[in-house]
Amino acid sequence: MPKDAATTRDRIVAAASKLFYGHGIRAVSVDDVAARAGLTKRTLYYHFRSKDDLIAAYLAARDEPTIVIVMGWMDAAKGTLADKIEAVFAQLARLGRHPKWRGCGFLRTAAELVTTPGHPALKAGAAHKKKLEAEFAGRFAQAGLDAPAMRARQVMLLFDGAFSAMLTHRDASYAEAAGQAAMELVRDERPRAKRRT
Amino acid sequence: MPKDAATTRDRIVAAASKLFYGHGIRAVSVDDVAARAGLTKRTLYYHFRSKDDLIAAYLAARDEPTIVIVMGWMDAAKGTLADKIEAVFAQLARLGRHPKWRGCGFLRTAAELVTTPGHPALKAGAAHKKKLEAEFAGRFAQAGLDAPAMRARQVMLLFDGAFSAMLTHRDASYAEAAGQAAMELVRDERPRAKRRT
DNA sequence: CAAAGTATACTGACTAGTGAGTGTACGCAA
DNA sequence: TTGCGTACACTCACTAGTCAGTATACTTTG
Repeated sequence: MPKDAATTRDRIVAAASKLFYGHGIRAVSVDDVAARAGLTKRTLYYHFRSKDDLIAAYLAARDEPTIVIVMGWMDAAKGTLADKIEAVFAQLARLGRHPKWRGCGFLRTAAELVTTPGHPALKAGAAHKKKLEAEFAGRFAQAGLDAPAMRARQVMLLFDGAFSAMLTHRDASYAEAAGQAAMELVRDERPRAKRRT
Repeated sequence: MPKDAATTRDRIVAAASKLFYGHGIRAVSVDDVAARAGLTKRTLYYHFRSKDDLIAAYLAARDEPTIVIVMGWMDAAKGTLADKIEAVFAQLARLGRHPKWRGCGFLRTAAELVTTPGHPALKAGAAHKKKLEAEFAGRFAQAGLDAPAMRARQVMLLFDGAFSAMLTHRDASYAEAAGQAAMELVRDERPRAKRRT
């Protein structure tokens, strides 16, 4: 493997990431990506078979880092499980206030590509969300929360709902409202809750 | 006003609705819409100034009917407030299982058009979600629920989260999970809840 | 009441530009 | 001297929007 191959490929993915996330998949042309990466389209096509491949690579590159960030928020927060969950949503709100924030790249890509069911980028997006849910579930179980899998799913629903609402209203306080709801669901002292992990 | 003007315009909007919802805004050309409406592109441009106008008309036409449907689900359901909310999410799940279901048109349009901040379609989408939230809040208040506005917002977050998760995973059971969470938030017997409507 | 004028609703053919993807040639390292 | 990585120049399909003109129906006027 030539030493610069990975570098060039990575430079292309980085350029694609910036542009796809910032402007949307369909709004960005392969020429745009190549130009931003500082090379010609032909070179890009040497490293990627098609635009679809590039889209998949864009999401694949986002998967792990995103999970590390979100779980980092949670693990860094002090206090009870509810406090930690509130912190996650508070951080999400902080992100949402950044001028360059454009929602969740996975969700937006899913919205753009609904009509191409088998698309690898869609699979990558679904896998990513499942992984995040599993990370929550693991931590909930460890904390001894009742029905950790169910709670993790509900928190994920609020998480994605917060993304959608922040994007729709351009108002980060929705993430905080979602955080309050998530805290209550995770508090584990509600009358209906049954024991058993 | 000539008697057929409204009919043709409506036919165009109906065609746009089918195509924009089914395939996405950018994936559908003005020619596609015209062809499906059974007229030429030039005629379409006689009725709409631009594609952006057409997109806005598509969402405007979806606003009221959608609200009527969702609130119809709620009002038709028997039982407590929690039962009614559960019914809403159950109906959403039912919708999500339909093969032609492609998520929430408002959310998907918002995702596609993030980069054009002033777009009328985005305003229409935000207004629609706010209206739906207000309808929930009104019913929650009438039922005597604590903090109805906050609960309505949380239910909306779960609603949008359900849309996103169903789209991502192509699994309608996420709506049911969201419904369970919404029920708990609306049950009004949790220890932390303070009185006052 | 008939002729002329005017607004409405529509069309086929076009422009100017952009899209993804390719054929081929050139430089350079092993 | 082979083959990897890169570039220029190209194809062909498609896209939003426009030009110039037509058919029909309603309104005005002599």
